[in-house]
Amino acid sequence: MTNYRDTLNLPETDFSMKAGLPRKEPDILNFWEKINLYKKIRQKYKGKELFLLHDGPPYANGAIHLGHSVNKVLKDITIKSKTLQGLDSPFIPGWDCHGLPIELNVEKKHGKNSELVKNKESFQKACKEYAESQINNQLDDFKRLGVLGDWENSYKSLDPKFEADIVRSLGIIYNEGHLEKGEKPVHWCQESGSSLAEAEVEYIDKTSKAIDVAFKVDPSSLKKVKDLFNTEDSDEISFVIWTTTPWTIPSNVAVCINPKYRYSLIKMNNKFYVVAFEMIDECSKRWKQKFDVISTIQGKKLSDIDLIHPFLDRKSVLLHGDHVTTETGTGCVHTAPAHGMDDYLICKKNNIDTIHSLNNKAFFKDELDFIAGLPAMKADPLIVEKLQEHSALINIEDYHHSYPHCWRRKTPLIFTSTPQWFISMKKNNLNKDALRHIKNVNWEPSWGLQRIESMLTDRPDWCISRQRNWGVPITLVVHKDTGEIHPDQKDLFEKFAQIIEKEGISAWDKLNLKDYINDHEEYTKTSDSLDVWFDSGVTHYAVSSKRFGNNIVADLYLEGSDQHRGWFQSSLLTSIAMNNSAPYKTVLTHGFVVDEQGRKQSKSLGNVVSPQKVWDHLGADILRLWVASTDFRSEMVASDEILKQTSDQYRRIRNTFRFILGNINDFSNKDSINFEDQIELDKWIINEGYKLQEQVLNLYNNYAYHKAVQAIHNFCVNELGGIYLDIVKDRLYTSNTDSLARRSCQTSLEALLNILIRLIAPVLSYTAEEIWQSSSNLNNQEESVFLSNYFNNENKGKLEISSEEWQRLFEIKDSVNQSIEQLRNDNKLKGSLDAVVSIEANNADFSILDKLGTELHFLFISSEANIKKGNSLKITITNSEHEKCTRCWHRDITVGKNDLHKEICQRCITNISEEGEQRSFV
RNA sequence: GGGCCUGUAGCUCAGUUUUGGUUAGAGCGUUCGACUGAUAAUCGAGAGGUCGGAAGUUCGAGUCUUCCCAGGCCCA
Repeated sequence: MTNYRDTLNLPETDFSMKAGLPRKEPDILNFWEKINLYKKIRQKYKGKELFLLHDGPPYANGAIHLGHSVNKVLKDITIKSKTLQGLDSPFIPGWDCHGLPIELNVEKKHGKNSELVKNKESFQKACKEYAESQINNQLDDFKRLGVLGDWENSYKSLDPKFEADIVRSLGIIYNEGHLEKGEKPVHWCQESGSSLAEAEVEYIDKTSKAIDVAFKVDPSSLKKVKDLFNTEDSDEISFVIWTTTPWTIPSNVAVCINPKYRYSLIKMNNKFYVVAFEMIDECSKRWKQKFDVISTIQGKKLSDIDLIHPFLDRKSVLLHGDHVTTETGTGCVHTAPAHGMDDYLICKKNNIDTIHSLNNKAFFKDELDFIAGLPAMKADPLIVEKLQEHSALINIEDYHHSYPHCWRRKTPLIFTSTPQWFISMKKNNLNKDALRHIKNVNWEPSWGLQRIESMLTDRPDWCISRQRNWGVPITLVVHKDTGEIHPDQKDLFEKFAQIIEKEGISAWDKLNLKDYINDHEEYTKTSDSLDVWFDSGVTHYAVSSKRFGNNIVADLYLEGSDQHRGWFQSSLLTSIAMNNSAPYKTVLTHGFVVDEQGRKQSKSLGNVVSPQKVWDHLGADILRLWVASTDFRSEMVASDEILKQTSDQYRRIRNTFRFILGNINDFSNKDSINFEDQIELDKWIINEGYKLQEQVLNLYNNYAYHKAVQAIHNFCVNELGGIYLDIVKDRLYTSNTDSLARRSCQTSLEALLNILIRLIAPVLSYTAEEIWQSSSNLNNQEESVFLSNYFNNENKGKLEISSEEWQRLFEIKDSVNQSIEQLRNDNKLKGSLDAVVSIEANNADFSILDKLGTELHFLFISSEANIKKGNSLKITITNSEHEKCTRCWHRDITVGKNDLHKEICQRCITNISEEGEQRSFV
């Protein structure tokens, strides 16, 4: 008895079923670094069409989280799919390195009052070292994700060259006439003595003292008010305001009413007050008082009226403002231009000067003796006392509201006016230009336009001043008395940039103006540093333009949807201010990572998925596959269960490759069969493969990565697993090793391998490289899969059986399967190879089925199949009466007929001892 | 509180705009079965959805309108 198993061509490969990604990936990463893959790609694509994805810099602080991973992986998939399509797609990763969070960490590390922290130069040096250490940590993690980029030449906003370019950018913006000195109320953190950017403000619930305060009508206006309200018996009338910030009362200069509302004169405890008619009930409730309404008039009639400050010898003007609402309060709004944006704007409009009760560190000035030297909020109780003394306090109560806090210290902020430098939205039409330019940008998803539009429309001037130490200095030289900018400022920017480029930002503090200007004694250097959003905002200049040519417009910016307010806007505004063009052609945004309940990931909820853990336990490719298979345009759900599901999806793809590799290990170019000579089914699958490629590349180019992954996976499952690979096993295993039947199939398998590996490479980068290196059919082409390109379909030869006909055949195969299943359920049949399939078919179906001739049963993986004409499709399954061939497992009449080979069928005998069977279709 | 967005099988996603139209699809998982020559794999079959909720427009709504609920981003 011969062991016929040895005569089969069974699959064999070193490519393991078990992935072992956490162990293998670091080696593959080393390989990429060893061969200097990024550089080789750059050399290969030099001069090709450029696709520039400009990296938005993460902040150089803390370990990377899942959100970072999502962002960088999406960028990497984009870059790699473009590269494989033959475009020159460089990727220069970057970091945002200045700013308060780093300062705070360094303060914490060395002690707030340490010599190191107190000395600006040593502090800056420590901040730089800290930021660099953070970058190194993040860099290793980004690389571990499999992100390919120019890590050796990444950009960092702390590089002196970069810092100098920031100064140059500010110079250009100054030259273009967008810079403006101003004084506006800003969020101010009293503890750090610094103003905060919007992005650094966090809203937290707080309990404040809400007070109702009476502002008496000035005697000069009393008669007018009495006449308007048509009353005689009131010798004193007060307007009542409501505020949650008692400490701002000393800075009050006005009270605003809305001219559209009606206002009522009310009598309470024999005193007369004015509040909005609509607020009467609410006031009565809040004050727990009953009162009479004397009369009600339209707000617009109340004009040219002066009030008196409750305890200071100062007038407070009654103003009209549309910003006054009747949501809370009294309909009369306390107005202190030093401490509110609306207040500031309305006073500016009415030419009312700002009163500063606070000094430049936000402590009360000496002139208010009862609160002198107190930090703003500490004065609240004393002011309340003062109001009581002057009988101006009507009510006080606790008020719970969401209130701005410092994002780092979690302490309540105040809103206070300080001298600041601004990039003006109006002065040189920056806002208008921006609104015009965004219409020519492609926003993905399309609602991005609407979003940035609404943000730009109502945005105030951009305050770029920070009173900080770790940041790029605003290198302005101003007159000591007048505050005017030095006439040579335009040239000075470049001179200062040069010294900063050489010595870093501390050069600004050290340099002596006498080396730069003759009239140095009259001038001084400003001490503010730049908002860090400015740093990252000008990367289009400091990175893209410097490396890829002046005024280059990036093809793509790809960040989280929060950046509509942040980097998309800071980049846009600076780019328009400097170049009069948007810095990007397309802006693509992704959502945030949430848990299975759709809630944001947070430490307190305990639902945080750590990317480090994922690549340590499952592999970076699983993380990448999760990113790719999730629709990133809305929230992205991550959890252990979902990652497990992703692993299953991965295994299917991996095993498909394993099967292909195992079946082509004895196949090389010389064995390849010309398309026209191939078996029909093999032609079909090659065409399907190229259809898939076309579809997937389209999806890649539309940033629909989840659809691309789904298409690839479905192809592995349906076309390959369910149809082609299952059918073709018979031919691969049992036919003659070097027969056309087998080589034709291997030709198709190799083509599929070449197609599929390139399609998955942007997503499953590590696995693709592992496959590439483990197959001589692949690695003899290029050193790495990422140095290869997508193939074009050149196999458009003649087909005996069209794609549509195959589709019909597979439908019939499905019906056959169902029929076989019925017999199986009745225990009448075990496997499909025990079956004889008899089909009655209409003319159309018959003619298709008939094309396959004697090979029809291979389609059904049955031992026999016969057809006859009928009216409709009718399938009958019967048991084969023949013996089972121990070699090919088909039941056939010829088994046992040959004396030399009693256990096998004639087909197998032909295949092992003669030239082999002939196949044409299946 | 405001602007923008999301909500379809247990899970990941199609389908929703231009065009409202027969029993709402796929893959994973699950159940049952087969194979033991892709074997911690593979093949076959089945179950699983009042399309977040309510009301409305319409002969007809996952798809259009309004309101509500849950969640996300940004802002106040």
